[in-house]
Amino acid sequence: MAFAPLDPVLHNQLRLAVISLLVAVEEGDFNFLLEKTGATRGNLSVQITKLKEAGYIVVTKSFKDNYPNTVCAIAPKGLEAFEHYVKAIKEYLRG
Amino acid sequence: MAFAPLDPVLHNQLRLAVISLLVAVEEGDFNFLLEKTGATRGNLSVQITKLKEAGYIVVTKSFKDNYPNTVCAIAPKGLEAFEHYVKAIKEYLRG
DNA sequence: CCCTATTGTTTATAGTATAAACAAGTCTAT
DNA sequence: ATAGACTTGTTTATACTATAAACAATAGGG
Repeated sequence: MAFAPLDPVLHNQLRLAVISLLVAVEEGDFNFLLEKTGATRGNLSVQITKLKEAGYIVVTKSFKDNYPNTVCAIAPKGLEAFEHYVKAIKEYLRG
Repeated sequence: MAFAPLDPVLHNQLRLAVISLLVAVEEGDFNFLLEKTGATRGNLSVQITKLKEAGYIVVTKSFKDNYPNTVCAIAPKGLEAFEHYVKAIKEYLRG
């Protein structure tokens, strides 16, 4: 096969955007990700859960100014997966 | 929004692989794509149809050595879409 | 002829993506 | 203190998608 398989967890627009952001900033809360990605809250919530279940991010729930606050941080496994994904998809982009 | 939307036609592993190949070689037949992508025939058939319906490739059916032969070629719209996809996803890959 | 191989298509099903509906609590004004 | 609007996120309903198994149609070999 001429193409490496693409990690199905990362081969999704919103999840890839979230990981991309977290790789850059180390950690960001729900509203940060919401604004940067332009997603709906529902979709973002689902995809954060999937990334957490995959062990790609660490999610910490607390309160900030009395409101719930969900902070996401990249996990080592997530960084590794991202780097692998970047390598893999670049094979597809040469054309 | 910090991320450009990704063309849903191309944001699929097999379709992206097919377009990537066709951009490189101009045209290739069903078995060529089958071998290079490692896909099943059923899946390849479906995705070729979708790429054709999107106007991204041109499909020419004929016979070769008495067997049916399906040749796929990149269409201008497909090349354009591919180039746009490459630009768009690169935003996601910086991290 | 019958059996296997070739080349593809159709279809059944499981999985995925997404937004709408919901939930739980907070603030503000009266 | 209560109504009503806002904040933050979750659950769920549904439409969409991806994939392989089943199917079809013809060709070649013994």
